[in-house]
Amino acid sequence: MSHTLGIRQAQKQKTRQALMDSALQLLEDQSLSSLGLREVTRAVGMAPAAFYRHFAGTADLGVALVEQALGSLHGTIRAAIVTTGSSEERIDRAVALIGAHVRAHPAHVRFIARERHGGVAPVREAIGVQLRRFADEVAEALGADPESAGWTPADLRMLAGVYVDHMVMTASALLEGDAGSEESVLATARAQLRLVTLGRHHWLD
Amino acid sequence: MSHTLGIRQAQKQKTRQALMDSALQLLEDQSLSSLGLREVTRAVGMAPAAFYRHFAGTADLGVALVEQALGSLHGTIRAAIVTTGSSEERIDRAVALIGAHVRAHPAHVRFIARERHGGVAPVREAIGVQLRRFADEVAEALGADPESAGWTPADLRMLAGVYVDHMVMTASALLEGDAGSEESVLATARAQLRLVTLGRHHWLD
DNA sequence: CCACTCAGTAAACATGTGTTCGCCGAAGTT
DNA sequence: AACTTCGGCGAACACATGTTTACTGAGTGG
Repeated sequence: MSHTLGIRQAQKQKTRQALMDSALQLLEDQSLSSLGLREVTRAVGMAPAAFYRHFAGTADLGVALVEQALGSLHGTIRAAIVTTGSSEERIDRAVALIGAHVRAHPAHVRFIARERHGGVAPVREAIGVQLRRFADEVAEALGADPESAGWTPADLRMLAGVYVDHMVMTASALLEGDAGSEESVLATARAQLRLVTLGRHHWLD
Repeated sequence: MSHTLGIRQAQKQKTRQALMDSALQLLEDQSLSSLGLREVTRAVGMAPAAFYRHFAGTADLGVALVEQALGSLHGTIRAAIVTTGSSEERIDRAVALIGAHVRAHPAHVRFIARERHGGVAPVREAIGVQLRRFADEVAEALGADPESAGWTPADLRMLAGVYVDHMVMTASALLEGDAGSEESVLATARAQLRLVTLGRHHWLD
């Protein structure tokens, strides 16, 4: 694998990343549909025309940001759903993981929450694809759990949807509140997961 | 009450409403943070400067739209949570009501979903206030249900949050899918509510 | 009937925008 | 060493933007 790619491609990737970083920062207080291409290049310190060497337009940039924000999360999520420990322990682990991720990458999380239903169709679609992939992976992991014996695939997928939606909701709730309210948001998230776990236990009654 | 307000104030309210209607239509495929004031006046057919006779800026317009989209919904929601009939019947009623509302006012629903985490702070805040009010009202209604005996207020509020979040999620999921997928979205929504209901029954174990 | 209020107008302001063009010079290739 | 590739530049294009200004004329109330 890893060809030590030439100093040319390296530089290109570097400025591409700089564009994405600056864009993400600018997107902290506006939506993608109002993000100007010149605004981004100005923040990076380069000429507007150079933007086109990397992206076809701001929508394209947005799709790349989705990939960066969500693409690397699949492994993390699979790891979070491991079925070891009591329900309580698993809930604690999952919620702690969300909290840590939001604290580590707040701008990414904000971007996803904002553009999930935002005004730029290709970006919305890209986010939808990733979240559906998450749900599929969670559903698969849930299927492996002995607790899920007797569940139909459709019901597993339904449950997975609840988990993924809840994860996104919790993450964006963490962003809205001030720093002090973090623990109470997480406590609520844990209670909600406990509620779902109870429903899960009695689903086949 | 209702002073038959003069033909002057009547006209003013009429063009104000025209501005809001045109804006809502333009917002079907962009976010508020990119909505231009001129764009709106052009759609209505009036001079840009006249906009300021009604709103301080597009953010102000947005807040007014939130009021219009969500303000009239409190009664509907209270009516939807009435505690008559079996759980199954109540779930069917609630989900049908969401479906009907989305079909009747798709632009309003889209606007709320989009700006809930959008780039315009005052609008985000206005939506947050309304949704919190919804949750409070639902929590109060749940408290009146004999089934909620023994629940702490905090837990009731937590449950209400699940219901409100689920309502918003379902509504925006209905918008994303094509017309044919409506029934499957509603079926999933019903199953998820059934899951929550089960958890609710066993909460005090 | 007359003074006054005020929603809507037209024009001008200074800036901002996306996109195209030809050019440069360092990196890569033979 | 000669030749090609290509990321970035600066300038120019034709518009679009928010906001202010002085003005008009219909609605209002004494």
